Amino acid sequence: MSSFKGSFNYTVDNKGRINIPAKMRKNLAPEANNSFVVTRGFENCIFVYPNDEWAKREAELGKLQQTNKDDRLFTRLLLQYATDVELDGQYRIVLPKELIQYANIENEVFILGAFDRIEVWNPNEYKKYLDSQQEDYLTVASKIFEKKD
Amino acid sequence: MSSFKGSFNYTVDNKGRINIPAKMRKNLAPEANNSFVVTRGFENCIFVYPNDEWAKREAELGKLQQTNKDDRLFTRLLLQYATDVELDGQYRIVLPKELIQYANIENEVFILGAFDRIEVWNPNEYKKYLDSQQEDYLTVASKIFEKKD
DNA sequence: CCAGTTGTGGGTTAAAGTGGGTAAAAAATA
DNA sequence: TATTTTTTACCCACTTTAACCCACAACTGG
Repeated sequence: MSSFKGSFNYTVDNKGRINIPAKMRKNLAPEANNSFVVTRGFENCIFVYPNDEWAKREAELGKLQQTNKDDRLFTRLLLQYATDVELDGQYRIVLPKELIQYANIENEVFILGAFDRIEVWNPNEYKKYLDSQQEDYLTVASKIFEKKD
Repeated sequence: MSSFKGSFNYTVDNKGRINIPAKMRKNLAPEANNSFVVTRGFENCIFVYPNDEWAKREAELGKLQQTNKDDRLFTRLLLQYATDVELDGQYRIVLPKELIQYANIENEVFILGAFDRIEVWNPNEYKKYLDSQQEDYLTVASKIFEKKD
């Protein structure tokens, strides 16, 4: 199973390519096969799922009933922004233009390892996001790790 | 098994042809044999099933009770507009005129990968469809991306 | 200090997307 | 049935885009 951590400031070239940090490549499951699915994330960032992790999400879709109106909507919304990408010879992926636009990305990106996915942010958007949250790391951490019996 | 994702804005030429996006062609099962069945979709769009997936739909129809009134109607509606089409040398298919009319398609189409099928929409009709729904991407995505243990 | 890796840039070429012509096939008409 | 008209299949051609390759400086680890 792939699992990512850490954060990196990288560049996007004029072809929309970003390098996948070496430290993250080392955490790629072999089943991912150097392939990813990129899609819209929450809060103006791009989600990058290695293939093995995306397959789990897609399995959920397979359970849906396509004769059901809501299930069709579900399928459409989720898949509309999803795109297959592969590492090139230099371990880069190409970010689709619509997603670059959605995430408001220009020349630089903030790449964040978020457990089963990689997130790609405009560095400023990430700062703004943090600022917009009232709580700081300690407060959040104590909530999450609070003992429940 | 064929499986489609992503969305694309393409053109329809005056012969009613549309290109099947390269990214979707790559997800075509070899059993599909570059052949499709196009038919009326739900919500003013055209459904394009690769042959292997259409076979499954037909199998489902076979299970219906043809002595049941609703089942007969459903069978007829689905089959009435169903047409075999094949990729030409430039990887295009011809959309039947009745379906183009049904989906209200003119010069441009919005092509959507929807798991087991490809959907062809008038771009504006798709926008209208999304607007008419209560749920948005974030709501749906949070359900699918949710951890299940 | 050196060798291999990492991050970045860019050029070339094949593929992708689009448009249209022509001849065979099908349909319509006489 | 013969002839005309329409439709459809199959080429060919052009423009743009993206895949693939090569290159190189900076960095890292032994």
